[in-house]
Amino acid sequence: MGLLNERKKNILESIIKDYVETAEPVGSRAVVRRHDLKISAATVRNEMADLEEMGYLEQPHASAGRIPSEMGFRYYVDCMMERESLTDEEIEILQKILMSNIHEWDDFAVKIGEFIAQVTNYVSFIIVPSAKLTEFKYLQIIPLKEGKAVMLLVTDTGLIMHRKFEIPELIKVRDLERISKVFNRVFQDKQLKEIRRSDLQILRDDLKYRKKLIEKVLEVIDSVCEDSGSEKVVISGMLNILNEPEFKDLEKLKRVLTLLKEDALLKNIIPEEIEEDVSIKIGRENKIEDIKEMSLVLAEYRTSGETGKLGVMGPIRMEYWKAAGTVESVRSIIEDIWRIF
Amino acid sequence: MGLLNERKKNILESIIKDYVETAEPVGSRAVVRRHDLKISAATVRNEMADLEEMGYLEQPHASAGRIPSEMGFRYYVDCMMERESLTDEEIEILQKILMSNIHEWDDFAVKIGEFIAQVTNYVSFIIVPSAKLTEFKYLQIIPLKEGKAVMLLVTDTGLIMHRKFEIPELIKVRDLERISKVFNRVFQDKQLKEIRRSDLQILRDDLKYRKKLIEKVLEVIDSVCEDSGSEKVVISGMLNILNEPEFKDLEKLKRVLTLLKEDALLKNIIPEEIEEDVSIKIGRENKIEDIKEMSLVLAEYRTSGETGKLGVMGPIRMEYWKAAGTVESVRSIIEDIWRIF
DNA sequence: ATTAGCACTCAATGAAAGAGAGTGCTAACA
DNA sequence: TGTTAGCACTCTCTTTCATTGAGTGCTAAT
Repeated sequence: MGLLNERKKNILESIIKDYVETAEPVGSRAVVRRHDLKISAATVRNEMADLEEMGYLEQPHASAGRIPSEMGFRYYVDCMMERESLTDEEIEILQKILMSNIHEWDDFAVKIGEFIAQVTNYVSFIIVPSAKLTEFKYLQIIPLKEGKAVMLLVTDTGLIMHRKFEIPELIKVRDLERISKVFNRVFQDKQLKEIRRSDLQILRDDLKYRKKLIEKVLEVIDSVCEDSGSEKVVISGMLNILNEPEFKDLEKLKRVLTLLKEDALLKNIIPEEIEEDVSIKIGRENKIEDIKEMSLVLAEYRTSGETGKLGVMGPIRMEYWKAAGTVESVRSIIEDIWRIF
Repeated sequence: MGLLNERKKNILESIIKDYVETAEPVGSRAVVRRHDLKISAATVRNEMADLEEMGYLEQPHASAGRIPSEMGFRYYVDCMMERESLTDEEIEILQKILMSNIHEWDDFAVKIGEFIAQVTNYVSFIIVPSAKLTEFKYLQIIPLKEGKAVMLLVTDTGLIMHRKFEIPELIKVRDLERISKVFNRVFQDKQLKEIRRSDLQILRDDLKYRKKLIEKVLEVIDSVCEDSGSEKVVISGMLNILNEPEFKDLEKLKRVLTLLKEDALLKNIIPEEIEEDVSIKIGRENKIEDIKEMSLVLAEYRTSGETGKLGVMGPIRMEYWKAAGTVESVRSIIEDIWRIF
């Protein structure tokens, strides 16, 4: 891995830091000045020519400075980079956010996403896993007026699903209560996804006389489970990419923003598998055509059985050190919160 | 009102239509060609000079065509415009959307907002009113594991609020049931906002032995009401403004998008009062500095007691006829849906 | 191996010229 | 008196061309 000698590494790093900051090609003079090495610009030029031949740098045109290639960034990320964690101030900001009035897990995701977007200045996203595997805890059917009722379904983790539906026949409150009771007795502490498979005979026997209503209730359970069964994607800081000079081109901007707006499309761009603790995808390493000019920094978090993802998206010219450090820190924070929650 | 003679009106309309379509100043030749009147370009030029003097047109520079002034648009909107309702295809699209699996009122708002954005190509927003005034219907406290419980609160309209909270002491399931029962008996069919004011004596007498728990429950009711008590704003089609040539300027774009991103800011731009059935605010008629280059088309909808708003935001060079027609149609559709819902 | 020096390259900048669209005015016409 | 054709004039937009300057690659000296 460490194919490059110390000097080449220094030069590569210097160019990367400069380029990330300014978005301009970096010349040999700039390298010596910034890094004040005791070597001359001419020497740097020679090394830069080498680095270009090796593929780590490239030249927009003959008389410009160099910019790091994707391969150059890759080398830096793999062999040289140190992650830069959250600063104390940032942690303090986060603390405040977490202390505020948040009651739903989803709201946490939103807040944390905003936090990531704020500290990195990139687009953040958090995938909240589906809640398929929790246990059935409680069911209640509550009559409203005008032949309508609402069905509540509570799982042991405190997830609450509900749905309004029409009561198919004239039914007394006592009946609804009775049905609720039976459901509760039969399904108490069962896995939710087992419910439909499990033997419905008991119900049939017990409630034969209200067959239609039971069908309806099962249908509603079905639909409610389906809804909560899909993972959610939370995006924040989409407008941050407006600040990146590479998006002065309106067409490019539109392409990327459109991609981010469509949940369906968005899920595609996030790779299924995350190899390392923090996985970095640079430019064309991404499979989707429209983000071949962007980079992703992602991690996976685990919450009692389910796994979700979080990460940021920015230009290839990205502060990978900050992004990776932030994503890593927040990952563990999410896992902590989940434990308490 | 009808200050302008027929010919001037025709010319004004022609210029508006052309300018809205092309975003370019309109010349005298273009007017005759498009509108094929039997008058010559020179005549039109004279009329245009008049219209400019009257303030209905303006000239970006001496040798360019004319563009309608805000006053010109205002005149057109007030005295000449006919609203253009949804087409049959559009209504069909909407039908499909409304038939799909939607269970929550909020989801409807989102879908309808997307629809408006789609047919107008502007930014749409819908303000969903708070649900303060509904009646308490049902309360249930459901124990989960580890000293936690979830409180459910159902209103007669089927609105369901819930909150997880920690049970302050070791409490048996029976106790929770008992407390729920008492709450239900006492508050059945009361206005939600009366609950805290109403005489809590009954509770105290009945449940003296669980004072701490009751305090907690009241606190949760409080917090849950507060949450649902604020109106929500749903925005769609934000990216549509990327297509408007007036936003080729990145800075302007950023200002407006930022405004739209911040819910808090967004509420400010929507005027409190809506004078007519469909109210149109053109450019500087808007109070907020940042949208002085935009126009709003708004309406109010009524749903059993509460009123919400909906509308679109576009450039001053806007298809007011389409926007107004759409907003008007959708307003009545919303009111219909609400009735069924 | 490193460095100074220098010719060369190429994008970016800005001035100048030309094209094109549209106006305003004048004079003729109905 | 209202309308129209004609024409000079204005102003932007585009193209062209020269200039500038940053930065390189190469060569020769250290």
